[in-house]
Amino acid sequence: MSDFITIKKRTHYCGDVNGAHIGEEVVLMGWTHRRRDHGGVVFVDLRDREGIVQVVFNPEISASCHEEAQRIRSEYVLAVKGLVRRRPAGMENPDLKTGEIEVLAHDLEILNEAKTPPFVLDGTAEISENVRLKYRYLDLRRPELQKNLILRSRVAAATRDYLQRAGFIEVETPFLTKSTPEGARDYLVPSRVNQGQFYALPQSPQIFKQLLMISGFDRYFQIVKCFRDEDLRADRQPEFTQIDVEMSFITEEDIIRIMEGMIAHIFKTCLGRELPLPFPRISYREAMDRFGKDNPDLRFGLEIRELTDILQGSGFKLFAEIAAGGGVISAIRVADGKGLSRKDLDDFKDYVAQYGAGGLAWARVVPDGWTSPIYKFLTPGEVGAINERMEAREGDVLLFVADSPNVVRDALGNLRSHLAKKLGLIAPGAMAFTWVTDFPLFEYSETEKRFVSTHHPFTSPVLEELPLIETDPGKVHARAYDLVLNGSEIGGGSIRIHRKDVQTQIFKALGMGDEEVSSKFGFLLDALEYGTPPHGGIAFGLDRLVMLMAGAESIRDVIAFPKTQKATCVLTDAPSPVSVEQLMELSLKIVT
RNA sequence: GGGGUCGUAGUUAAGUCGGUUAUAACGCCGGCCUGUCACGCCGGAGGCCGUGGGUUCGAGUCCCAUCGACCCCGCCA
Repeated sequence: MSDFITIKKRTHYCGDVNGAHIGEEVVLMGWTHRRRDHGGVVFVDLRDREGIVQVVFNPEISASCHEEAQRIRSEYVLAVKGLVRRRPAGMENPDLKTGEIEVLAHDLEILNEAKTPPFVLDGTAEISENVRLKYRYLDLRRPELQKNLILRSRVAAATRDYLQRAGFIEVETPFLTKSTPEGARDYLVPSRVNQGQFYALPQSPQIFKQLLMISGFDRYFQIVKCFRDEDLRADRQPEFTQIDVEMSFITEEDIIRIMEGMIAHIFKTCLGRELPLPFPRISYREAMDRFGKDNPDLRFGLEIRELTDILQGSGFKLFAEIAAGGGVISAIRVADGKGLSRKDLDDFKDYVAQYGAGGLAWARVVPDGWTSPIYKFLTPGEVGAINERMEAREGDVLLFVADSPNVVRDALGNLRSHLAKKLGLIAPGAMAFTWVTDFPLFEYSETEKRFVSTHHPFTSPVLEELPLIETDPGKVHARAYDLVLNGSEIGGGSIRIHRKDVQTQIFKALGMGDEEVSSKFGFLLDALEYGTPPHGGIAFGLDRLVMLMAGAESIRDVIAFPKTQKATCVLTDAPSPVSVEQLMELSLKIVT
């Protein structure tokens, strides 16, 4: 139509027009969400990031606009000038934020046409991930994803706001940095200037933030990308974002208090939700015993109880043998488990099998004992003792796993969550936070045949336990803490080692030789000698936090351009081969 | 590295025991329609059944391989 767009500016977002604008002339720009052509009158739902408003093209208002409006198709980009008016009585649409009004168009410019999109953007159909990712720019037009990314932006803003007020200084650290042993596989970047040598993308800015403490910044934070070349999961991407925090002259209590405040501030600002503080705390040991995991989901019960002492001398040979071989027998109780079918119980057996459990025994508690394949092997005393420990009542179902301690924890820990979902035990919208504390400093790695850090090698041990490092490293505790939300680890941190002698001792305990230590971490050990303050910190997974806040099923739904499970980008087709010239410049050769 | 689910029209799905022309809904195209809002009505187009091989008189369907998406184990200080 006219080129009014070049003279007129947009006056409002589509979703922002409301009853207060009745009688005003507005200029709107946006995408055609849907068109309803009644022959005489044409309705267009115009959409932008703030929402949808109905635009009416009536030939009695503008015959030329009405004619032009016939051309409009889905996702055409429009500029519309028109009069905001109250909808005729009975024509209001309560499903729309703008449903009280409509815009009577008297000028229209089609700013751009659009091919028919490969999927409808109204969110009514479940589109396959493949198609969504290939047309990510269209998927991102969907209000649901826009909402997630807007929430993400607000979370980041609330974080900065809180931390700036609390005296934290945002400092950027390098992405092109040094590959270090321990931890995840590094993403490597070849150096052209230094042929045959490589940078690594940071798995976290860990060492840099400690150096900033040595530099005296006292309180540092950064919202920063981290990179780990490991396999993906529904809540794991190879590049992800951390809220990274470090403080000097503090203790665990200071960090926990300030960070609880930050999380509460984020929830208040972004979701309007008050979180009760302080968050509960649970020791690593207790979390493992009661929930089988160091990231326990506290939204439901189904706690694990160990029965080894009752069953070690049992007439049920399998149990007795497992107990004699250092294994354990544990169970969880499903209250009122009548709804669980025989098939369900079989499915649970398959479910725990993936965690290495050889079997799953079950028992239904009935008035005169149990209905159970193992009932005949047990004495009434054993059954009674188990019922008592499990607090079992008639109608309950008990689920037993007997195996090595690790397998039993894994199997029952995961079965808990599986059951809770299946039985609908999780209250919608529940947010169960807990700190997990008193981690072991080391864990023994069967694959590497040595002790590895539970958190990372810079975590301070509990100093009184330091002597145990030589004799019984598995017994030493770390000054570390994780924050868990709904069974997801959303943050973790520790008080760091600020003494060179302690740091050296830890590297040694991890099996690193002097030469390796000095080539990989020499700069850190040097720095520790120049007046390092006691310090500690924490890092939160921003993606996971937003995912949980948004109620998203996948981390991909809170990342604008995520990778597929094979770590590729379907949209850009990355990664991809490079030219021989590029390789030569880097003195690289593809050998496979 | 391993286990599983899936792949049929643009999209989402159905497709029986291997058998004639592969269905439906939405979307798309054309027509009609002045109050719809997942508008309605009439008509129409649209398919390398992921790909390659095999079995068979005959394969969307059975077998093998392969590619891709997703979920999980391992891995992720």
